[in-house]
Amino acid sequence: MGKRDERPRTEIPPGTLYMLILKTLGNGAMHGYGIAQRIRLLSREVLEVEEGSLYPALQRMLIKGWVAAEWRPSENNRRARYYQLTKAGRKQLGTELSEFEKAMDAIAHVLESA
Amino acid sequence: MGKRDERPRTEIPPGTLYMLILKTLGNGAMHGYGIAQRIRLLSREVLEVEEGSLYPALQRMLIKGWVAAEWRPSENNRRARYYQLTKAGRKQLGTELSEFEKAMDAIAHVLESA
DNA sequence: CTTTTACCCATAGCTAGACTATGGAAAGGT
DNA sequence: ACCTTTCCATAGTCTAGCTATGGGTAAAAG
Repeated sequence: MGKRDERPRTEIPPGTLYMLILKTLGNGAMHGYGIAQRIRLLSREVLEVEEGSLYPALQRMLIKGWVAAEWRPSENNRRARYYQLTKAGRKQLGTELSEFEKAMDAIAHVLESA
Repeated sequence: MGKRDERPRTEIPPGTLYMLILKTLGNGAMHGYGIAQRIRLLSREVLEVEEGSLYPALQRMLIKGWVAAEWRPSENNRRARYYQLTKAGRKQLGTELSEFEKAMDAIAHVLESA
């Protein structure tokens, strides 16, 4: 019964998960688990994408038509569902990136106002 | 019956509103309306804090003890409720700022992975 | 060989928080 | 007389992240 994972985590900033997933899939098709790992790796263990956030997000993205899915075995011989960007997904990525940048710029201006 | 405000707006990124309010109040007590105006001004009209977001947020911040409120007339002779940071609020601001920076750093690493 | 660990998927239910819509009141201009 | 601006606040909706839970398969450890 133990406290495991006592390390202080940083959660995914709300509203950025789609962007992170889309960006990650920009390099080629991946399965869900791999997406989470890659985000964790690239963020140097700072961003932890919980499975309970990831899979529902992927479902929504399927419905929105941003990604397409296909079952096929992973490198390790396990069943895995590979997701890849659709054309709409690629466009959405662009939109999210520019809105994110714009918003961060604006926030920076507020925060810099000593 | 008119469309007004047809200008494309950028909404407040979820999770950043407390930080923006706390930061704004760091310069001294202000009333709600003034907070919204200041954020709008500093962000060069990019961030629009809706009243339906602002006042509920201020209520929550009162409950959390991050701000204290006091009624007194505004510069324009109107009744206004002035909010100011408490000690806890100042501490919270520090926490939010460092977590924000950490998260943005991490996101940047993911986005830079061409 | 049995147990554990890592891999891999997914849903249900909770909750925070930002939005729209709506309501009010009081000051000042035209 | 009206309208705009200033100022406050709540109700109700909805997105989307979380925890908790459940399952299945391959490989490594004991």
